[in-house]
Amino acid sequence: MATRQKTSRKAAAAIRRPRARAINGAAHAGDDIGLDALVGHAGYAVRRFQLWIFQDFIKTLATVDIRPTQYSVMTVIGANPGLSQMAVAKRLGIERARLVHLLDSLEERDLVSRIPSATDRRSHALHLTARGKTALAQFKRLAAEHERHVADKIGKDNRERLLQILACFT
Amino acid sequence: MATRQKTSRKAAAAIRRPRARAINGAAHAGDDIGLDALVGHAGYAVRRFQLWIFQDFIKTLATVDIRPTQYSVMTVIGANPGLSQMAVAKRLGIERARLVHLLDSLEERDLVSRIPSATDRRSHALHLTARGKTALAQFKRLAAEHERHVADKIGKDNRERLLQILACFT
DNA sequence: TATTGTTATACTCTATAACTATA
DNA sequence: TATAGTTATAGAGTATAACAATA
Repeated sequence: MATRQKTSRKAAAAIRRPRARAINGAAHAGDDIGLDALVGHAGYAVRRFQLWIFQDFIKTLATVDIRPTQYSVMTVIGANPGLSQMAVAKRLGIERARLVHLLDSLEERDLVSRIPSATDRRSHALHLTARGKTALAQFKRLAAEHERHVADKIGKDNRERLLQILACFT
Repeated sequence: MATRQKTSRKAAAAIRRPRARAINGAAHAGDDIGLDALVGHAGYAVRRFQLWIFQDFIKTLATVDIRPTQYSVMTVIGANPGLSQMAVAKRLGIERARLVHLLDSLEERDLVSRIPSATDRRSHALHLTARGKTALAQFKRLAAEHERHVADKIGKDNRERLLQILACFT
């Protein structure tokens, strides 16, 4: 029902005007809803694309329970062992406060380990565990499978073009 | 400091091994951090791009205090007056539960109004208020300015290509 | 029974601020 | 004083489930 408890000024006004049908506009069957100015906005298209791509990534890696951000953190640590949390956070554009929780969960799963830095006692050197290295290899195979889904969806050549266009943001 | 209250199994193990420096790996000055497999992932590039584009949108429309989702909702209602909440939610890929709060805030600002549908007493017909129509015109001008920032960032032609490639997601 | 709008909950993510132990 | 890691909080956003009124 359309009942609203904290009835706003506008809704109240509308209730007092039940013969509003005349200005209600067309009924819109379902497919004829135009996007108007949104069609020309890169941000709108990118948002819709990212929703699709993240959902496919999560689904494709559901068996190993790894999400895009966790994958990116493990990949960067794997390729650059010994990085500090600040370095990883800056490189990936993640808040350092958020990285704390991400690493907590990866460490609980014995995929990543924080090793006290011998040169700076404030910081941790991040490493994949032995188990983490093996797991990451599997994650990469699944991520490559996801990437093939992307190519199937937008076309192989378009995927290449997209990567080139957006290379300046990596 | 690297103190952790709920010291995990791994962290505890690391503390017992303070001579870990030998396996700490290179020090990584700051720019030489490789992304490894992430370079080939469309999802990673898209995520970084969307962060940039949303931040620019929010900044460019900060004076009018309108965020991307609010803009998309107003634009669709403006182009299709009388739509139900379900229709807007479906068209934009927003959860209908979330749209409730989005409309609450837009209605409180007298930009949108919920009018009881005369044909289906469960649903609301959504309309821009007079104030909303005027405001949306201004929002569109600012959004176009934001879109020029995008073109400046990735190139005019690349922006066109991007819109073509992602047209299937709108 | 199914749908619309609503409320509520939980979890992810972004953005801050503040605290501590170090540098 | 500045920095690294941590904790906490607030708000956006996603994903659900449940409920009342209505179809």
